[in-house]
Amino acid sequence: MNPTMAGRYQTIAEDLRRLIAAGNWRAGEQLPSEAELASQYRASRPTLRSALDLLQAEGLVEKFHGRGNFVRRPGDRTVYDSARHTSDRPSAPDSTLRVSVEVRRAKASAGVASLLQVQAGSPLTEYEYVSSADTSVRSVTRLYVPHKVARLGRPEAPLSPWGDNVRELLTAAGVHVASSVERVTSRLPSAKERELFRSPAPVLVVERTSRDVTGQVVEWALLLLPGDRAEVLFTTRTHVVNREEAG
Amino acid sequence: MNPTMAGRYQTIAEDLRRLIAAGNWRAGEQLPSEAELASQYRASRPTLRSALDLLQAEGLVEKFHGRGNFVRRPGDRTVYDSARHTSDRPSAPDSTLRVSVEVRRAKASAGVASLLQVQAGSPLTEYEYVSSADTSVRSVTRLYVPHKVARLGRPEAPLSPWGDNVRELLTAAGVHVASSVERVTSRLPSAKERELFRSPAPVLVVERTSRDVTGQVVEWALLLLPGDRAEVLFTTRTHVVNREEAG
DNA sequence: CAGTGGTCTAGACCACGAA
DNA sequence: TCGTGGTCTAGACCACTGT
Repeated sequence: MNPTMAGRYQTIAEDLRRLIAAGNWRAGEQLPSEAELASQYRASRPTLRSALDLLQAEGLVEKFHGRGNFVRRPGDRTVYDSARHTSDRPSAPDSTLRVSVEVRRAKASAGVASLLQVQAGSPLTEYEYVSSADTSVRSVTRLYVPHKVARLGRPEAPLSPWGDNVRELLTAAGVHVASSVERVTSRLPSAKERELFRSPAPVLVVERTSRDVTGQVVEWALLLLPGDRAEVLFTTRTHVVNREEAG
Repeated sequence: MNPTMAGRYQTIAEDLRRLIAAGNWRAGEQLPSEAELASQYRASRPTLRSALDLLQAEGLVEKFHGRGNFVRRPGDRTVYDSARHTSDRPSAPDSTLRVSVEVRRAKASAGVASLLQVQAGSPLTEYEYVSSADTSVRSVTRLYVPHKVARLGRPEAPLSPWGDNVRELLTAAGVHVASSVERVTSRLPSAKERELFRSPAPVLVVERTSRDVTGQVVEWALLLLPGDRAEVLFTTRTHVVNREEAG
């Protein structure tokens, strides 16, 4: 009845959490091997591994096949601040992130076509931004602009991880974004994403659809962020229009 | 090297996914017991359980201790639409959700106090909204309003799961929200939350801080949503101020 | 009570990484 | 090559559910 009633592996996880917090191992340092820890706790290796699974999911421990388990560096969070896209000052680039971009000409697949509200097979430009810090990827942004809207080129450095550069290119091409809808969801990472982010933590997914004043979709972007290393910020300013309602 | 190279449990998971998609079991129907399935796949029970863990995390299967594994009903997503809070029309209540609220007078703990920018121990009103659909909880909203800002009472039905009613009470008390910052993160559920949401899927966390024109925090809210059953929407209208820049 | 999932064991073999 | 984590087995006992 009480969900805090712990199994063996949860007890071990708690103890390891305590030891890590107490500084028994420093950030980046290697833990004893699983066999060693299992023996210390007089538990079987599968049981001990269940405990480590919890710590790994919490972002406390990072596992490397063939090398060992390591205490993770706390590491700052990557922040996706939606307000920056709507303000006129370009986002101050986060200099701790290394950002790369790939540009491809492609034809709209059925899925992307329906999101962009163009016909399947229509030509478009696809951008893929990847940002990294330390040894792990911190964000992946896939961004699509139909040729019907504009034929854009390659963005210039410095690159924002979120595709701000494409916004600038759009503006330069005379295309103005009037509204954006951002949809945020969360799910467990696929095998590829687990490897990319080096973590089994949940993935934050942001889907951004931007339209011009006519309602035409001018950009669709998919952002993938590692949930234990990222956060998403939205700022809403309530429309206060000088009401005469002081009580 | 190829992350799609599958272990035994992943292969089994794929097969079960296929069988479920093909309709071998209907929504809500019970799967064969784990022992039975393990025997069918000539795998050990731990291996088979690893496969079921994947399906459960994906929201395809729901487990009940002592009863069995069941195919989950697809079920609609709960949508938290931030725009509704800033527009003047109150949100159309989602009639499929049952919403309850608890109201407590309390004193600010250290954590809440710093978020509300009041002194620890200050009096405040705490609201806890819980919304449910089917047999599972769909959202938990904890909301705090310092007495320094207003002493509010109990909201009236119909209740919104997101605390819109408290906004209305604030407005009625002459307190106007000028801006809100919403911070979205994701993490694995605690044991309590796993039980509440009946799912090990990630939890979407929304922290909302609302201020009046003077910058004073008038409301702080914490929203917890089951990641496999919820999504968060933000709409941004870009400030277009009649520029003279037509090319 | 019988049947179910939840946990644990003690060992085995494989895949990967570094020397 | 050797030490590491990744996976798997066959069986055991416990906790929960419904009869």
